[in-house]
Order: sequence, then C-alpha cells, then structure tokens
Amino acid sequence: MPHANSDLAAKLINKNIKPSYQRIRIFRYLIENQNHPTVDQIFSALQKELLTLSKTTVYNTLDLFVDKKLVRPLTIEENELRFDINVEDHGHFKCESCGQLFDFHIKLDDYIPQELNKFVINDKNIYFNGICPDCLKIKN
Amino acid sequence: MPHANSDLAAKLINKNIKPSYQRIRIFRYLIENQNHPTVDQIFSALQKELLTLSKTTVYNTLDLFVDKKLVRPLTIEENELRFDINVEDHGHFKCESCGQLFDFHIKLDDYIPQELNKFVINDKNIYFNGICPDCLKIKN
DNA sequence: ATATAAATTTATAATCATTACAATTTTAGA
DNA sequence: TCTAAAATTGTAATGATTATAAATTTATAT
Repeated sequence: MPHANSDLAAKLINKNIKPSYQRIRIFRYLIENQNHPTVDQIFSALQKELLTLSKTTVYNTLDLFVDKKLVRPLTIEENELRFDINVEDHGHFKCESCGQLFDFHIKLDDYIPQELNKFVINDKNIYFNGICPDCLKIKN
Repeated sequence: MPHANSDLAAKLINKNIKPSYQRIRIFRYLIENQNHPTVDQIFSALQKELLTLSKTTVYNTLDLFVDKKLVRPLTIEENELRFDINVEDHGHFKCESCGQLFDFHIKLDDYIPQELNKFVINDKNIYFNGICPDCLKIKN
C-alpha cells in the first residue's frame, strides 16, 4: 500500500508537525513497515534513498513524533528503543528466542487500579515475554 | 528489618546460587531497599562497606539473580535497567515529573490473550506512565 | 525578489550503561 | 596442602544516545 507524500504531509500538519521531506519519509517508513523498528533500522533503510540522511535527524524526528503522540516508544528491549506507529491500546510480546515482537489485543482503556486513583495516567504499556510458536516448533 | 546473612545465604542456596559474601550483600540490599534500584545505585551504596567491590560483580550478580528468577529486570527506563526483588505479578507506575517508580496491584496470572494461545508466556510486565500525586500538588 | 531570522538537517564528538576480557583472588575437593 | 574450578576485580571496548556547532533550508518582512 503506497502512501502519497501529500497525504502523509497532511497528517503531519494535523499533528502540528512541519512536514519536511525527511519527516515525511520517516513517517512513511513507520506506516509501511510496522515492525516496531529501532532508530538504526529506520536509518539504514532510508539512507539508501536519502543519501545525506543523518542518524541525528532520525533521532530528532522520532523524539518529535513521540512528543506529538504520533508514535509510541517501546522500552521492551534492554539496549535500544523501538517505535510503534500504532498508538492504540495494545500489548507487545517479545520472543526470547528469535527476538521478534508481536502485537496482541488487550484493552486497559478504562482500567484504573485502586492504588492509582490519585495519579494521572498518561500511558499504559504491556509487555509479555516468552517463546513464539515458530521457535516452539524448532525446539521440539 | 535487619536480615541475618545466614538466612539470606539459605535463600540463595535454595535458588541454586552459591552464597558468596558479595551476592549476600547485593541480595540484602535488594530486600532492604525495595526501590527498584539501578546497578549504579546498588554499587554506590555497597561500595562504602565493600571497598573492593567491582561494578562488574554487581552486573554479574544481577544477571545471575535474573537467571535464577530471584529478581525481575524492569525495562521501564529508556537508558538503564532497574531490578525488582518482588517477582510477583504487579504493575509499575513511573512518574514523568519526578521519575519515581510506584508499584500497584494488578493480577494477570491467568490472563491469556486470544492471539497468544499458541505462545509460551514466561513473563508479564505492566508499565504505566503519568504524574504522581505529589507532583500534581506542586503543579497546581 | 532579497535580505534576514528561524527552523531543520547534518557531521562530529562526547557521554554513559553495559559487555568483553584477562588477571587475580577465593573456594572446594582430592 | 595442592590443584582445579568458580568468583571477583580492573581495564578496555562497544554501542545507543545526546550534545554541540556548522551548514542548509524554509519562512517572513521589507
């Protein structure tokens, strides 16, 4: 599914983000590759076409996107951040064997734990770990 | 609540961990300071008494503890790992203003999302972000 | 249009948590 | 007590992220 740059620009403007070419391309990457990518993955993929792209730009852009709530940062990895274009309430499963990340459906939208009724909750993250079906097959 | 080293040693042995003096002291620190500490916090605190303690030992010991399921690593921070001596099912709230971590009660023990019924789930982590009551007071 | 200021991008260097590695010390068993 | 294995230590390397300043692009006013 190709995404017209003009449509992407409109969406960025809608989120109060000036649609520079780099930002549009990073946004497009996130939409077309919903793999919870790292900064390095985004940078490596886009560098092929945007020869002058700097990794700092990728960092800056993602910081901006997070700030504007266009993407959600995932701290599920111990050493590097990942980014999720899907900001709706859902969970993430990480396979300890192959490292792959899977989305799963879980709604905590209107769930507020007793102890937190005096807290303002801005964000809810749910991370499960274990072994995915493919890796289970290989093992047995 | 002081903890006798012999009791702590017994608990380590029970988890198949040889109770070296360093391991006992790190274990004791985790029990007596349930603040989800970082490696650096543990190291800095213990260094005062264990003059020759090496940060590598703290890393090694925590890796071992995680492996033996004596502690649980928390990836809630973007830049550094924290460790939780409480391995029971519960959630963590991080205040975006003061950075403090709060525990809250949430049981997902027997919850398995539809999409994951072919997955083996080893661990469930729940991270909320927002503003804690103290920081809310200061703001208003 | 053109000059000027602001925003954005870029390249490089610095930071800092973590890991790798090898040497030293301690522990356990013969 | 001797020897091998395990644990600890110190130092160096790694690698993601951040800081910084220069260069480029964009927006605005004249």
